[in-house]
Amino acid sequence: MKNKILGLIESAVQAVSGEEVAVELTRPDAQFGDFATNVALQLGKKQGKNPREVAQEIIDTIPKNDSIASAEIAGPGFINLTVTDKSLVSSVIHPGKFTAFKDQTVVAETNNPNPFKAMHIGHAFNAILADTTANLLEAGGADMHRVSYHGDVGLHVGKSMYSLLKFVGDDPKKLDSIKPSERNKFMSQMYADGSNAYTSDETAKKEIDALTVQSFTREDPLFAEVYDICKKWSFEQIDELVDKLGNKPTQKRYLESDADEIGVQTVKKHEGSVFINSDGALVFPGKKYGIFDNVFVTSTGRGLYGARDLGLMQLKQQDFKADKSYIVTAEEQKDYFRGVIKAAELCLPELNGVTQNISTGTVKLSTGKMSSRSGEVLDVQWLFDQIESAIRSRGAKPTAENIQGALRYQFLKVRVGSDVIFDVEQSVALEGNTGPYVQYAHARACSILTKGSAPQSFPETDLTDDERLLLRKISEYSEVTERAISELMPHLVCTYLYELAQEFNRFYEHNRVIDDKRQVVRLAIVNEYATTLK
RNA sequence: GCACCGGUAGCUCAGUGGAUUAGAGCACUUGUCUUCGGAACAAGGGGUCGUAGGUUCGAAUCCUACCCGGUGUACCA
Repeated sequence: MKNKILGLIESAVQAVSGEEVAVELTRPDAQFGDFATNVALQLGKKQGKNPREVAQEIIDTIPKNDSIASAEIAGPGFINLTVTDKSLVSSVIHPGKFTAFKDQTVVAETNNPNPFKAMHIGHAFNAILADTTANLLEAGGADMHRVSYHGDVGLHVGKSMYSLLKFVGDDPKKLDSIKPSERNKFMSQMYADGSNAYTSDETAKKEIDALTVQSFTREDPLFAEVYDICKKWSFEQIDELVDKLGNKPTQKRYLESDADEIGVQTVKKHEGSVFINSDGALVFPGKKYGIFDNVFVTSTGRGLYGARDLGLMQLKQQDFKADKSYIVTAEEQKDYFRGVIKAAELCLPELNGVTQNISTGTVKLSTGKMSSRSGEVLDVQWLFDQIESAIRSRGAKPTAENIQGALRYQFLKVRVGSDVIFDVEQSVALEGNTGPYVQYAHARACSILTKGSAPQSFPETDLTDDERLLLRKISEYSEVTERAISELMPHLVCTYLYELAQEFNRFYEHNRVIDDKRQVVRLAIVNEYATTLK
């Protein structure tokens, strides 16, 4: 509908002014109409005319049609437009398709918790945002590929393995005493202990450094056995928890150990051209590009995460030949990724413009920042427990749908990049701007629809004010979603759905559907509402 | 030091050039309802949009400076 109205206004503007002016239609308060434009103000300024007179000329020039019911001048020269009921209804039952990513192959990492550590709330936030971004891309027509990437080598593995080897002594069977449900917590504790030892104990530090090297080579049989068991545990946990978050499955799992070699080779190949040698280390001189210098390969020849991310980009490109590749990370890594992406584009010109880094804010507790090093993390299991008990305390039964609805909405309703302040009490509250409120508003509508079935086609009729308000809100779906897709901003959808649910609840409160003389029309409206919300 | 992100109601956040009252939710106050699932609806109090200048017919929104908070700044991830 918006495009149709836009077309009408644009042709009128061109006829009046003889020039191409970009017309913008906004959604004013319902009392002012369905659309508004300030084009007469812009034109008036440009041509030195009175904006209100320009507005009147534009209105007079709009061709007769069955879409616009009225056009009025307001304030200094705004034009408020009200569409006909017929046009409104038609726009609701024939929403447009989204094409922002049509014919594009897109790959996204939709989860990336590391094995040998606990999966915490930050990982959950990241995974949910990445998965939802992938949903938007898919809705925009992309050929979507979801993958994951995990750090199975490096210092954090050395730290965990230090504690794990102490725990098992020389008998890996001791690990059997840890129950599956305790493993996430256990691994978290092992990592925290190793991490503390690393900073407080010189001898431990040396051992951990040696174990870090082992994470790449795995030549000691005992190390390899414990490593394999715990890595398997970790991925079982990760897969289970990611599924529980409501993420769609990934089709390929990448590991840092896979990406390391190809990355290191690429760096070495471009020594002198892209990377510089500094005391034996291979450094990307990011400062030249306004970022910061960063070591990709150590003076001992070991690949660091920069080299591995470079290798990963190549692996993904071999597998998918994607037009775009999305990586969602915490904002701390924003500048780091600017550097890696720049380095990748210099080494591999075919990657130009492919890799996109979306940075998230931080999940914070009202009590302070979480730190995985000191062990003060809220692991994901704890979070599920909190939400489940909150749902039970309402006398309801926790289900995958209501748990995911509550959790995902909480993380997605803020603008991408904003921090999420995780207040335990508020996060599990089920009123107000929350997932459960929206789900409830859907359930109510569905309940009505079981009591009377919606007509095949929308009846021709004039609408009451309340009916019109609800339909007007439903009609915003296309333009809101289109924007959410092109800007990859899920919160726009959340905000809209909340407003839509509010509008429905207002309607519900004041208008009967079943056994009302307007039952047929109202069932049609409720049906469109439920479909849109879902 | 430099770079990036942020500062909007008591709290958590939308709004990033447009108006006639700057919006929600939570919390607080007061109502509605013997309900098509009350996890509802309605009304009210509460804001010099960090500060000071500037641009503009028009600024929370753009520019400049400053203040406050967060993050990053080479062999950790």
